[in-house]
Amino acid sequence: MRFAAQKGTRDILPEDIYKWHKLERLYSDVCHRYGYEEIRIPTFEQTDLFQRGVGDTTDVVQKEMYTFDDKGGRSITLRPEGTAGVVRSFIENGMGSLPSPVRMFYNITAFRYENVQKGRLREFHQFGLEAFGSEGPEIDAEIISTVKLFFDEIGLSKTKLCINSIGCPSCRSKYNEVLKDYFRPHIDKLCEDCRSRFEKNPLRMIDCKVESCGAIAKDAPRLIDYLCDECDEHFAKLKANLDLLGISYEIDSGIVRGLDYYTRTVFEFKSENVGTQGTICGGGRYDGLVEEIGGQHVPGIGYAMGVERLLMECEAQGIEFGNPNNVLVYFAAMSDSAKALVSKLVFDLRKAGIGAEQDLMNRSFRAQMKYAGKAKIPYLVVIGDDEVSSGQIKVKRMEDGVEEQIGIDNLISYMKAL
RNA sequence: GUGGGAUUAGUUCAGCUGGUUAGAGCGCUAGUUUGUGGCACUAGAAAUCACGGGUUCGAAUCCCGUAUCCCACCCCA
Repeated sequence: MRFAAQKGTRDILPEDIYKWHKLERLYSDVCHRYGYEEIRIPTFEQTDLFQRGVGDTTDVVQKEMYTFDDKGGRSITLRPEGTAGVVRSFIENGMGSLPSPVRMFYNITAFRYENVQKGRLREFHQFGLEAFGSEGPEIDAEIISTVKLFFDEIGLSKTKLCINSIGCPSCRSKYNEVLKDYFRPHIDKLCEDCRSRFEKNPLRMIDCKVESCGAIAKDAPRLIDYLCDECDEHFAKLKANLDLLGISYEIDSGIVRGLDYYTRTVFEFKSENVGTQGTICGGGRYDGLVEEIGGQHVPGIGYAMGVERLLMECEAQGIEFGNPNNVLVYFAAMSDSAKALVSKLVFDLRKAGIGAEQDLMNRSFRAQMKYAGKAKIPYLVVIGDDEVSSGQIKVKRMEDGVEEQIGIDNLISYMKAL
């Protein structure tokens, strides 16, 4: 094998594509019902956008970006996520003057230079959406409900919604001091990463996976207990709205999110079937992001879900996608004159919107039959010299062998009615 | 960046402690006397045994390196 797909990339093969089509259709349908319209953004942006948007201190920016200089010497990065690009587009296209909230969904590939494992690729797909201009918390609950509805319509159950609030910059800076006070006596027992987090991003010490750090972090004060009055009320209303919609959730004060732009509401939909990558969908509110990227102060909220992970979850739960058979009828030809008629009939049917196939391999009659059977084409028509001269053909339903005789002139209307 | 396991036809795998032309199932192609399929039977195509070195009279088999895949740490979708 000379060439192989690059590490962390994969082909989506014809035999699987119907699953993707179904999910894509369903997701855009759900979004449309909520008043979201699709946006398509470029695959790459200038590197600064992600440094500013996603955050300089995040792993995604520090070690996982596909960054290169183009021939004009510009630093370019393949998008590692969708939000930054959508926000850039929102600002660049003056969408702030549109009636609020401005709502957009997307279906993108994203790129992260990571070590590959179950549920984690270097090129992967995300469905997601962003809403600008509303402070919430009603819209927070609403976008969570889009995920819930989408999952329900796929037939997915057993996914767990976890929510948390990480507050606004003011309650967070207060909390950071509280956290530092808590960790300070233990600082020499912390791992190297945590010691640098202590200054740069204390919040991240909480979900450190190093055992010794985790033991210390376990009893750390929780941000959720230090929210300012406004943030506290916002979170309470979010919960009330979720209750109202009948969406069950768990409060998980450990959800911190690894992207810097989040404020207040953060949430994840988790599963146990995606390896240790349990998060199928993650998102939250980012009230400071538009400003950070150079726009006016516009609150925003959004999420992204990993389509590969979603598909894994579907498979684990035994969801049936129902592979549609696009070809309805196969024509087997027994002679050269029959072949000519078959070619014409097949084209006529295709023009009429009906899937039809004929032999393209110069197969014997018997082999043509075999092919039709293996291809599981639901109907069969045999054309020989008799049919050519009489203009009468038999349409056979392969499932039970029942045949019906019709005139060639009625073929299209007959097939359409099946 | 760090560990563990793996890599043999399109695919799933077998190949014992190194020994003559590397096997099987499924799939594919054709045929089983050209008017009815999936089954069955027969035949065929298809593998520089991941790549590069080394040990040996001899390597798919042992050793080293590289790549890739799977799993995990980290982090995330």
